[in-house]
Amino acid sequence: MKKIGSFRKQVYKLCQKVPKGKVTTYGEIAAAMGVGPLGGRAVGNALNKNPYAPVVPCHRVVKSTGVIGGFAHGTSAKEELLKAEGLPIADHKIEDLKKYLICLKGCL
DNA sequence: CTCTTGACCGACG
DNA sequence: CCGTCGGCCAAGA
Repeated sequence: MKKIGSFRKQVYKLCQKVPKGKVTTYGEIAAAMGVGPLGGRAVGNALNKNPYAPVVPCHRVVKSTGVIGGFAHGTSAKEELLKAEGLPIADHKIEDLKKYLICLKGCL
């Protein structure tokens, strides 16, 4: 018995759990919910429609490859935001992504 | 209920 | 290393 619809809510919640200076991947979020690491699409979809835009720091979420991926405001803006957080960005991707990745599992 | 879309992931060549 | 293909999941029309 699993109620869907709360899926998006979980994503927003997890995004807010991400501290400043750290990042997470769509796959991690999906896995943390138990959706599976391949369900990253649903996560991206949830953030894209992001009704909690200013409430949820979705800019701290990147692809598992370290690439920025996409952003409703523009990938460039996301880059700048992450840079401002103190993350090493290079050519639209994050360096040492693994180093800045946090464990969302257990936070939920 | 069925079809299409999307800020993804992993494997293969 | 880069390009392409298939697979997974949820939301909207």
